[in-house]
Amino acid sequence: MKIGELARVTGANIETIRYYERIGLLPEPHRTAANYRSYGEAHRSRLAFVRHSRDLGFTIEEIRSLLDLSDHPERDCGEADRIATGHLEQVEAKIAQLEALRDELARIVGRCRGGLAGDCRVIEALGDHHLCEGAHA
Amino acid sequence: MKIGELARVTGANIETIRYYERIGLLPEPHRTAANYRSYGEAHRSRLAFVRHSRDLGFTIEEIRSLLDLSDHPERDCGEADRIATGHLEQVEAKIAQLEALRDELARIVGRCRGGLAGDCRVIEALGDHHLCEGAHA
DNA sequence: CCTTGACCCTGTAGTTGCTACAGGGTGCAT
DNA sequence: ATGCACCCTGTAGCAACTACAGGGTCAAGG
Repeated sequence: MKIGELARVTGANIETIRYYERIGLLPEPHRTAANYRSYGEAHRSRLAFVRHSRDLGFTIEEIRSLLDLSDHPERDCGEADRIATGHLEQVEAKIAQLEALRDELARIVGRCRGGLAGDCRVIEALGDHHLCEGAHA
Repeated sequence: MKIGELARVTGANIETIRYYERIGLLPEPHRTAANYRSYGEAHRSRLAFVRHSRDLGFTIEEIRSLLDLSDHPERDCGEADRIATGHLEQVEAKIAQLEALRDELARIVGRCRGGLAGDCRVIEALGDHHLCEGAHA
């Protein structure tokens, strides 16, 4: 498989694949005589692992650790669970933060009754801090 | 007010204040004889507006438009409302995406029963795409 | 008078996770 | 031989900061 095909089957961008290789997330593949990268099934599945993890919001460093575990099946699984659980907590925190933010935004948007910017409640609310207490993360 | 005090009263970072000035979000303040920045109430309230908007997740460009409106009270308020409403929609979309992600993560985390990485359901789930269909944004 | 420490200045480089070129080579079909 | 699609390397850009390095200023204490 050349890089273009790998990109097609995994849904990743060609530039992204080369980027992952550069930062050491994917191993350097063999090269053809013309110096083209040549991938096999192992590369495909590793890249799928990475893409899936990224879709789930894991950072590159977290993925590095997860890949490391996946490369050493004899190690303890606890680390993987810790990473995933920690990430889940972060996602939950982010959701809570965004919900607070949404509520405050909704309150601000609801105030606008059109008219001139000078009388605009939206702009007023953004300037006046006391209208929005308690809504910060 | 020198920059340090402005930072204290607004909760912004000193470097961030200089950054906002550099990108034209805050006007250049007067300088003392020693070339120190010297701020007044107008600066304080403009920076508060920016910080509050950032806390609400508006981008710098959105804030630029909002500030522009705030500087021209004779304009129509509709633009401010459009920006805020659009942003609210984005926040809601992001929440929905994170909720889907949280559900999938929770499903993966719940599978780990400890043991060796080789048997780890977490790692397995990250690699096997078909275990997680329908959970992508 | 001198030094110490807190504050300020400019300018540049780093962060995260890519993405987008520029400038060139390869391989196959017409 | 000449398109054209594809590949290569290397560098620069994005958002929104943050973190220095290397220097200047100012008031207080010894």
